[in-house]
Amino acid sequence: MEEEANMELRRGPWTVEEDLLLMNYIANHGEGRWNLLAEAAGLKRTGKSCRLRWLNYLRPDVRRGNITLEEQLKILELHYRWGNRWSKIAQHLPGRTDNEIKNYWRTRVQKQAKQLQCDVNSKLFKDTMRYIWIPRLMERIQAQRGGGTASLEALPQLCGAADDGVSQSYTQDENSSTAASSDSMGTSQMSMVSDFTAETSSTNCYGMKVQENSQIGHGGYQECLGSPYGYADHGHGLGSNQGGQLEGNMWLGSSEGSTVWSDEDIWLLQQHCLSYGL
DNA sequence: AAACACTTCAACCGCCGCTAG
DNA sequence: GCTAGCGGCGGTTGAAGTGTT
Repeated sequence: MEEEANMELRRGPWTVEEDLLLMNYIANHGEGRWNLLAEAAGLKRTGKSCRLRWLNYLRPDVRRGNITLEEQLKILELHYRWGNRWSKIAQHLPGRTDNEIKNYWRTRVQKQAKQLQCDVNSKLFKDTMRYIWIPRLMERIQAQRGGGTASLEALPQLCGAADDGVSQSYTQDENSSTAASSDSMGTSQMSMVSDFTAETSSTNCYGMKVQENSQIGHGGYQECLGSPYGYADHGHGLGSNQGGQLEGNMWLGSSEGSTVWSDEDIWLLQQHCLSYGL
């Protein structure tokens, strides 16, 4: 009997009709009670599937498009503090879903760790993020804004927060009643980041109002995803590396041939790797 | 133009914690 | 106190899209 019911359940990609059914139902009755909702809306989907579709895709305030530099910075910082607690991290990135952040981390950040041949949770990688990636991101953000000094001035604080404050702020956060209220260390220190992100409103694929990134200084963020410099390195960067350690590393070079890492940067990273015996 | 490799991300799965009965 | 049902979460998968040879 149960099997029979499962046989009827649809799986896989959602159709436009299903999306409309779900949106209309939620517009009229609200969310929650997902199993009942699925049935009442006439959807041959599990409640879980409906919830996921709504939260990750159809929700009006879901923000689509590329992760901005500011968001990347925030993700790095929050992941440093909380680890793979995607939903918690997502709470600090309005309009972004845990799924999206998780995907970003897996496809972009973990890839970098792999190329450095270190574990994404290792000290090496965390230090690399902290001392190299995050500062570079901040420089890029500053550059995008066309100068200004606020972010760079705040850098030591940010790095400090990613270190000494970790356990303390985490504990405070855990004990607070809501995630949003946690941020004696969190959003207060990160506010300089979130302040940069302007938002405009638009409509989603079905004409519902949604939020949309308004890239500061725009400039086609597509090309800079996943890298503090935003260049896809096709074998340039640090040059050939038999070990494959840094070859093709998106952080390290430009597809246009101009290496954005200074010799000093490269030396620092190499020394860092050497100190870990890599 | 075609085949292959790689990347992205929507969706599913399984586990866990909470809660109502 | 026990249990079933549900929602939420993190991990994983695979189809589709994109890039490269």
